[in-house]
Amino acid sequence: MRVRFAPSPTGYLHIGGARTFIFNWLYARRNGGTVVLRIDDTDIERNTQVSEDSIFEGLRWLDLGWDELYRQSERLDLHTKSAWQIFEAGHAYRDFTPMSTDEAAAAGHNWLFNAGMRELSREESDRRAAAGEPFVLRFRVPRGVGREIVVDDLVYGKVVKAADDIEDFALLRSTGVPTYHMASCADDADLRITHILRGQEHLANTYKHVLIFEALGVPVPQTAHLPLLMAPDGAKLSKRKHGPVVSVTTYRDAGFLPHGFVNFVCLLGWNPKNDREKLSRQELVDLFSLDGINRANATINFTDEDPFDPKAVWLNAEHLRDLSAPELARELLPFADKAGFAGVSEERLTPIAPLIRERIRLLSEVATTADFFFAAELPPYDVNELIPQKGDLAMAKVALEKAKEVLAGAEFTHDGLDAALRGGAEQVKLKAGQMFQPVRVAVCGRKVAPPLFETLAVLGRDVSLHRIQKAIELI
RNA sequence: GGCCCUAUCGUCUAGGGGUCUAGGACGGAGCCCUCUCAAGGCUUAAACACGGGUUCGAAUCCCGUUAGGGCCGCCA
Repeated sequence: MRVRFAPSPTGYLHIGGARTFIFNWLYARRNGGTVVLRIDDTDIERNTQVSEDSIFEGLRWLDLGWDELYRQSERLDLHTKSAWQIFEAGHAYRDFTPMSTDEAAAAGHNWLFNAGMRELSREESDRRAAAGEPFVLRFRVPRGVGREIVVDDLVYGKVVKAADDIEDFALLRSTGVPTYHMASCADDADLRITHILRGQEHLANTYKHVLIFEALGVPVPQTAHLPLLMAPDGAKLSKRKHGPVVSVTTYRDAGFLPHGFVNFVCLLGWNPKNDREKLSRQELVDLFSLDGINRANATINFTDEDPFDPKAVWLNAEHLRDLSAPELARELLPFADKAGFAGVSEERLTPIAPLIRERIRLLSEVATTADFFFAAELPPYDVNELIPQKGDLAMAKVALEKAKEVLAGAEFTHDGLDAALRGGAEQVKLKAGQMFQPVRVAVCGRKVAPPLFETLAVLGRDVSLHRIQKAIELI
């Protein structure tokens, strides 16, 4: 089995493309097949190196890999040769109709009104071509013979289209450059692609491809068309309409784990039939089957305020929690760096990772959850934050003075800190919580923070005492 | 406009004639746990687009309507 993913470098890799690639990869891995990555760069007008780079960037981030790589622009000879082979076999003809500048005319089925071109004798066709008259090579779709083209799609089942409803599509442009249909089919045949998994927008093109494969005398690959990804506004997800929210690099930069993203995207239009949603890569491979692919389009649930589907974020958080402290620290490092934390390193992040692991959903949230671990001095906070439940500033002061005292001699471990602070609270007749809260705010600079004892242990005695002293001075 | 595809909670979905007073997940609401916040546990609101058939029986099969989507380029 050989599958292929064939992006055209006309923009960054977007979610839909990523999903197509992931499904291809999964299908191949599940069935011991080969993944071919083919850059469909035949549209010289629109291709850019920047686009190609960003597609590779997105693909590499997914961290799935591929087995073979091809670039269509390097295979033009094959495509051209195949087109002329079809011509020689009588399945294509030269159309000398000048290119229309009128778009409406172009959309109005020019070919129907140029039956004459279809019927041009080979002699006249050759003569006009030899005279240098520009032409486009068109496929001669069988007409008036009741031909029906049947596609047995692995997802949509048997679909049929009358050949009479298919226009005479182009194989070669007037520049001699092969079109997408020609290049794609010639390559699929040459690369011995056995299964084509692609977006449903190509379902209607498949009939043309069947015609090309037949004219080429090669076996028709099996197809599996995937339901499309839609935006909440009801339109097909697109770079142009929906902007960077559809780019996989947006997910990467926001702090998604590659696998968190992969897992989410897999659930769009496919289900493992076992009520489980959080799946490891291996589980995905083991469970993947075309039977689980849905036929209806799937809508990604994002808004202007929140560009990410809540389920994607949740799944990412789930996978985040499976990471060990060192693993999470490694993932966190670039985001901590970007947040401008002073003196960050994997080593310093490692003890912090378990403290924020259950409190972040995206890696980027390290910026707002772990900042106080790296601040030389806490940013200013409202002194009233120090006030404990059912207490006042005076109580806060009592608590902090006591904390300072017991912490000076405490063992900086979870149990040591626990005993010291609870004991201290008892001595000054405070509830444990009334002791904890002022200390928490004193060392973290805010009320919402990771568990106190672990936090103090990471911060260490010197920093903890220093911050508590600062808080006392504030009162 | 022509051809084609699709239609279950807000979103992703299970379901393939009786087990459906329609299941799960996210998100929402509530409760529990608890040193704050999370995480976790429990509970809860929320859907078969509509109309006709077929059948003893339809979310499930058929037809139509409606809605959405795709294709109809010398784009891919």
